[in-house]
Amino acid sequence: MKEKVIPDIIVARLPIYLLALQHMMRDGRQVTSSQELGEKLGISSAQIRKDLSQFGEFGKQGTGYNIPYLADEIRKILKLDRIWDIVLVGAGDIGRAIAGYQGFYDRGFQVVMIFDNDFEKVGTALHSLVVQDVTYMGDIVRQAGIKVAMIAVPAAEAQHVAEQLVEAGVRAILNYAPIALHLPPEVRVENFDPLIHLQKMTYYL
Amino acid sequence: MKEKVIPDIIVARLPIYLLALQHMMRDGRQVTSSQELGEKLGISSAQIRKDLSQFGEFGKQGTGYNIPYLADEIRKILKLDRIWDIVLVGAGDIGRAIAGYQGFYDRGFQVVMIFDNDFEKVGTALHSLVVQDVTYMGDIVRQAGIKVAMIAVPAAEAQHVAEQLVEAGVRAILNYAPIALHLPPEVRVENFDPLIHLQKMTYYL
DNA sequence: TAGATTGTTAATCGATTAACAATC
DNA sequence: TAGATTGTTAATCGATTAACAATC
Repeated sequence: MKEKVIPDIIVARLPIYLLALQHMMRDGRQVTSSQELGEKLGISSAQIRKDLSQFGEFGKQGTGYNIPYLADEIRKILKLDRIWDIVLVGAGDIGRAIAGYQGFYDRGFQVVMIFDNDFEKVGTALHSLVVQDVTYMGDIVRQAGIKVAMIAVPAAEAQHVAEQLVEAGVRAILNYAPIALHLPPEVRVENFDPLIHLQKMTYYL
Repeated sequence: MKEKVIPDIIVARLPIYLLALQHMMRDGRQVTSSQELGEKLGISSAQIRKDLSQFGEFGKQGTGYNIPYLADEIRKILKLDRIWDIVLVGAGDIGRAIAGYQGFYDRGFQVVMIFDNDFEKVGTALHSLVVQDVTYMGDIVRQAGIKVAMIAVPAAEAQHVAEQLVEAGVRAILNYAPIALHLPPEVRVENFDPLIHLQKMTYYL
């Protein structure tokens, strides 16, 4: 039995749909349509229906989609029907902001450990977590079975840190360092660099 | 005379090329090829050549591309041959991290003012800038002629803040709030939400 | 000259949209 | 029933890749 391969670009839109559905839920809404969702997101209704149809039939003709139900289904598809533990590497400005960010848990994640290589920072508290020595990161991460990491270290150190994480069993990395990581293809990497986004907007100014 | 319209997706790759070229420059490299660049970035050499050819002829057969020259040309294309002033709205954890980030200037930007609506924060210093009252934001931003903004306020306030910025002349917004903004089409918006990226990786775990 | 690599064309591949039968 | 909206097919549109003549 062959699992149908879903294009990356479709998977990448699901979190956006989910976020919009969650906003609607907070507004007390019960049902929506592909058209309404599309207007909110600047995506055609046909595309939304086609994307969702890759994973099943979640709507009802004439009515649309039940919002809490569709949100639940998308969470299941994305494996967000659980809380993923995250290891954060880097306790500088960015690391501190990440550690203090309150929005993870509601959307399926929690930062459970922080590492740094700076002796000044190791042992200090960062928003309820104690910064640990990166020397011992590999064993601790493997032991904890953590699969998701965020890297917030200087560009020069990011590749090395990423390799250690992969070696320790991490399979998804959100990389804040402005550098392209080279990792085995089974490891997912997303680059998260504000400058890249700013730089692509100035073209149009 | 009609300007050729360049697809968004090509413009979006230029900052990535530029970043790789800057890394090569720091390593003292003088020339590269579309193939080498492609390997570093996980992009086909044909695509890199085709992308660049939209804007001119920057390479030399048999040799490749002169790195500092190509970097300069890409900077010109993206209008990064100057420093863009940025207004930052929101002085919470994220705003503080942004204000403290050292990497803007080298890549064409600088945060020149910060606003918040919290009386406790207004008047306090944040990495060499004083937090100003958001009440007066419109006039100050318009006066300064600022075209680029970063929004790091709670989701519920982001739309309102964005509208004020647009009204004040801002034409490019990097939005850290997890919500889709609705703005006139001439305003560029990039959403910058770590959860969206994390959520699209868990599908593959 | 021989080898390397560009810029570009044509072919392929994949994603988006339009349209509509099915049906709630 | 009449109106609305889904899921899906076929058509369109756009992006990527392969290949190669030009040329450094």
